[in-house]
Amino acid sequence: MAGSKSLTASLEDYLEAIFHVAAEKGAARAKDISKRMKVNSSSVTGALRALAERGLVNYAPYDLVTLTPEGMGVAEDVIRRHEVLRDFFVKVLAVDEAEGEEGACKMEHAVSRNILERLVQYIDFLESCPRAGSKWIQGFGHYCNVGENAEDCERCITLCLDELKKRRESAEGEINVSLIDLKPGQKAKIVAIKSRGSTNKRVTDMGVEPGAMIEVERAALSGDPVDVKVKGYHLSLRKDEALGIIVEPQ
Amino acid sequence: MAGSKSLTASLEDYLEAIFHVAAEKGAARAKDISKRMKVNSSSVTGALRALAERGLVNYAPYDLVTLTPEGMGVAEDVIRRHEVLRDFFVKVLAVDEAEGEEGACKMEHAVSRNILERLVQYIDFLESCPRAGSKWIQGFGHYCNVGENAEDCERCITLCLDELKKRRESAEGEINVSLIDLKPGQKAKIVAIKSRGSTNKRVTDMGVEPGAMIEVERAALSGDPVDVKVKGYHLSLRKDEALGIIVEPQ
DNA sequence: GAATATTTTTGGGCTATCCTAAAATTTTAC
DNA sequence: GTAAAATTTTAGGATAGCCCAAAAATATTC
Repeated sequence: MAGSKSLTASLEDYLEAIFHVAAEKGAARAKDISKRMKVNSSSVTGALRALAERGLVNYAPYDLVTLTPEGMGVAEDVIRRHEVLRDFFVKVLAVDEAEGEEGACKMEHAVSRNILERLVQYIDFLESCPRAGSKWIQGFGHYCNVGENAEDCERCITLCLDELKKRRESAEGEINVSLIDLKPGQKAKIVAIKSRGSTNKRVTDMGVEPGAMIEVERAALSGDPVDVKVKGYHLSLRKDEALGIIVEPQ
Repeated sequence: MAGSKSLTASLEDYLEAIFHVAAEKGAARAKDISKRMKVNSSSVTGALRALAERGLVNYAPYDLVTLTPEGMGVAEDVIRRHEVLRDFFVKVLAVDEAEGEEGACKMEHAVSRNILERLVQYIDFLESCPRAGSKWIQGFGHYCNVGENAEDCERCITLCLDELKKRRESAEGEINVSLIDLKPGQKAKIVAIKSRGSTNKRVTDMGVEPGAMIEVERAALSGDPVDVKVKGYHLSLRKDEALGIIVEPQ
């Protein structure tokens, strides 16, 4: 079988590099890959052969490299692991960008499915639980540098309570909106999905379901497509799909 | 140089195994190591030679294996990485023991110094910040399984505020005590270290300093020695050292 | 103390990764 | 349209890690 052998860490790195090079330059040449990965180009040839054997890349000598649909799937999976780890390091552990990136590179090959899913859930929980929230996360950054809690604990918790009340009040006023009304960078909690049949299935298959956090990354002026991130996955939604997703902005 | 070459992941595993086998059985034979690691004993021979070359184990053919002081240091470092990761997975991410153990095994070789320190700080912060605390952490476990926050958010925060008040009141009553008064399993925040000169230095060198969280693991009836965990390190303190460490029980 | 059992080492093989250097091919420049 | 430059591939060598089978060393048993 073509795809039966499991991937080594280095082959995953190659796949990731091919994805990124192809995304940037349109097509991947061996030289770009070797430059990006800082290896000799003969190593790239060897890796490409191994990936082609597994059915993950289209490769012919002296030709450009592309990912097969299977290879694209695996690459996306590796990249998701990378991004989830990096987000966790940077957003939660308050590690700086470069360090987070580097750490994610090394750990993406070692993290298990279950732990990754838990990390995603943890980040979502942190962002949606009023007792934590972004203010509290920032507090950890301060704690790291100074070794003491940022401000008076009582005041901190009181503020937290106030914010909850505010949130409650606006919730009573039914401010649930469609995903299409969010601006890039905004986060929200999915409340319901109002769409029929196949669209509904397509959307929920990708992890978009009530309770999950969703973040808008980019949106065309026309509102089609909308790029979002849910559970660490990047998705591109059509306007009609986005319209049916009812959210509660955070 | 003996110790100049860096260690591969598998050599770290061998070092870890040697440490544990030696701790359990008093001495490490090649067979015990191969059994524990589920590898062929000829692989063990090869690994032992590599470790001896780096000055990390005392090894002579057909003889028992012991760690050199250097090797002991490296083994303890690897084990700390393992334990910090496992604690994080189990305590914070609410992953079950087995999964946490397995995940730590794989990731201990990939985690960087800085990220590890941040994880330690994060766990400490979680345990010492009133806005988080153990109740809140349990809340995440519930969120994972049910997808919804455990209880009414307002009530949760109010309880949190109450607990803080209680903590404040008892703090006014000056309940700071010596480390020696804690029972095994208890956690506390270090408030001050009252000891002179060399003892003070020995203790602070090991990471025991005001602001850090400390946990008592075991204590002899006589109170000497006291085994504690600080910043992911296991330490054994003499009675006079423990006496001088003033803590605030959590 | 000799025969047997166990443990450890040696020797040979396999895979994966990387490198350098040389050959093959494609691209570019005139 | 061909020669030079750049790129890619092949070939050969190195290291690391793992395995197995068989030999060597050590322990155990009678």
